[in-house]
Amino acid sequence: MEKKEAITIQDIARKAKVSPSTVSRVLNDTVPVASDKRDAVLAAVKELNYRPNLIAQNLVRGKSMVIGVLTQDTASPFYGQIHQGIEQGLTGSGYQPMFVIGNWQVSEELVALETLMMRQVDGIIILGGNIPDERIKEVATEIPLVMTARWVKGLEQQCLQVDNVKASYDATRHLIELGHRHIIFVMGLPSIGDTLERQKGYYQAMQEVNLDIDPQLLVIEGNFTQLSGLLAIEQLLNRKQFFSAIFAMNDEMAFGAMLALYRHGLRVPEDISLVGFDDQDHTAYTIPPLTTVRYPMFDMGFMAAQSILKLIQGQAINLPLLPTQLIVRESTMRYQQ
Amino acid sequence: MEKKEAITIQDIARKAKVSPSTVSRVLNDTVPVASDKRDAVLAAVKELNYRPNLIAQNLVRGKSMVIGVLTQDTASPFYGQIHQGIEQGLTGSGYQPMFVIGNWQVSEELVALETLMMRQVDGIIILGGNIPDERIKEVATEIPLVMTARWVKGLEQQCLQVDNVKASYDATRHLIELGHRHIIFVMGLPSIGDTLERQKGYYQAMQEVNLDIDPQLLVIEGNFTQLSGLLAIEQLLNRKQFFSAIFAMNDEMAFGAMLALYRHGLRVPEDISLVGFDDQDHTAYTIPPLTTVRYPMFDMGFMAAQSILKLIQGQAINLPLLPTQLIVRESTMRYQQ
DNA sequence: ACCATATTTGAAACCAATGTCAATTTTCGC
DNA sequence: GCGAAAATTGACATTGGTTTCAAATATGGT
Repeated sequence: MEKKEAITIQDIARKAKVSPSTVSRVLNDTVPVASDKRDAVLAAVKELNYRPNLIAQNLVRGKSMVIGVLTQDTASPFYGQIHQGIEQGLTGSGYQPMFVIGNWQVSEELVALETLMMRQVDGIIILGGNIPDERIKEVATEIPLVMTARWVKGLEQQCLQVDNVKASYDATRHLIELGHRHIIFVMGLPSIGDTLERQKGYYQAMQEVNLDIDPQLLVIEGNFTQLSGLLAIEQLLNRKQFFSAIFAMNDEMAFGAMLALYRHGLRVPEDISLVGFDDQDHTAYTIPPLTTVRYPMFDMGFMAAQSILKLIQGQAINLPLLPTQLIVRESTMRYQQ
Repeated sequence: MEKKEAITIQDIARKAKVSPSTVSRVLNDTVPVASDKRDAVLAAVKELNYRPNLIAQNLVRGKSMVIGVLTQDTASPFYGQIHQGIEQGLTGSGYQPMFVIGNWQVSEELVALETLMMRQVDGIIILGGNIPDERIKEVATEIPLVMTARWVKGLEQQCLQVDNVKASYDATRHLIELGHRHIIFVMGLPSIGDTLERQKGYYQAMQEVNLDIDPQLLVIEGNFTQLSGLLAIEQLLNRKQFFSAIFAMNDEMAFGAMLALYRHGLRVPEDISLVGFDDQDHTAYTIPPLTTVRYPMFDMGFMAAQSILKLIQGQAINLPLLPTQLIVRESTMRYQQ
């Protein structure tokens, strides 16, 4: 609270009767220093409780030791897991993440990104968002950059991806194998990258078996929130659409769907089978526990972090397609009748 | 990726044929500058795509424009909401939050805190954690600091709090008014600040009516995870303990409890009433929707942010006791015989 | 016009560190 | 014990900005 004068390397030098250069040398252990002076410096450091000023260090070294993370939402468990992965992927490296938030608004994302650049971050990780591809490409020429949950043509090497089509195909296929034919797909906003790919996987699986049903009729749109899932199913039920299973594009919408079914006296899975997507923390504890697709959020963050570090060190990176996995729990069962 | 030479204020000065001082002046608008030179500077800035180096700026100004946030967990929705609040409370101020993670480990928390200090953050917000009070007090003498979800004697002015006792009393009281007398309290780790207070509120309410029942027998311990809630109830059920209601200290444990009850064929609320704590995003979408206590996570973050800004500006702060609210949904009902 | 005052401008110091370079000291071979 | 090579050390420039101070220029009153 008080404005105590910060102690600098000068103070240490004076106290230890050496030059600032020498202090720097013992602190960074760059060049051997006579042990008596070394001890004097260390003693002075301890006594004055000296703490190097990273800002000055960063200025002279030309690095900030910060990795900027342009994200969209800190409160969602989905992004939270990615953040966790990033954080862990960075521990021990000396780099700190700095999270800036875009809220899915291009304008906000642009200023957030600009903030990172001004702070001279040493690398940038972009998570989703709506910022124009062009801008990303520009930035990528200036600074190491990787992104996840997003795909930019021309920067394929720097996009960390999941095989959404296959993941979605697998989930749909699971329902088909249980005998379901009228499977509702609750999609998300088409502007978000993953949506179209997951829709594609759904169509693929459906078209393999449902030659006489038009799957287009079974697709309804939500905006990723629980409420939108609930509303979508309500609407379906009200117009007496027939279906025996639901595949929601994320867990939240599946939760909403679950509540809508409950409100209408429909049981999961006896009456309707339900599959989610993401495998959020909570899915194992819904009633009944939800069958879903495990999306490797933590791993994505972790790998993004490790990759950016490699890029900074000038190493080449080779981003794998991260695997998803269908987790069968208790919200799906064989179609009855 | 490439190491393009960054352009500095010198480059602008040269291009605009003025001195660096003048460039600084037009950029910061501190002193009027003749309009022709001004235009020349602005033109050069635009043409060279100049971006001020915040590190240099911070060094000379002696501020980092960063608020350090020592938190414990980025992935939990509970902390996520607080982070969101902090982020929003800081927007427009020019300050950025920097989150560092302690994982509830004192050693990690200490280094995380040290990192913040070395980075010369202008203020610190501490969220929970196990760092010794003494250390917090030391830091508080050096730098503006506020904390939430934590209480340090001697720094009461800087602790943003919720009336846990009352919140917990209210929740218990709600069950009592519904006729319940054997109410299980699922507590969290006693090392975490809130735990004891909430336990106190529970006892208070219980002792008002249950003069013949020893509420101590009804308290079981969890560690805040869903699994621990599940296990606790399993155990209870296995030893045939009688109860008609459960009050869990956080929503996660309530979710776990819910599943345990479901596994044993017990219905909520017909057989057992259940109350959670926090009002996480998800609680409105459990089956049935969960009665819980709304904990103002976002507001806490927001207010913490605003307060730290005030402290930095040398203003006094007066932290209110934030209100909680019982949200009655569908997991509680009148005790049936 | 002329001088006093006000405004604009640039040179130079400064922020807190690092690292180059040259001077000084130490080590070591003979 | 002496000279050359090696090791240690300090002075100083540097990083990219801001700000003080004084010089240069512009303004205004008479």
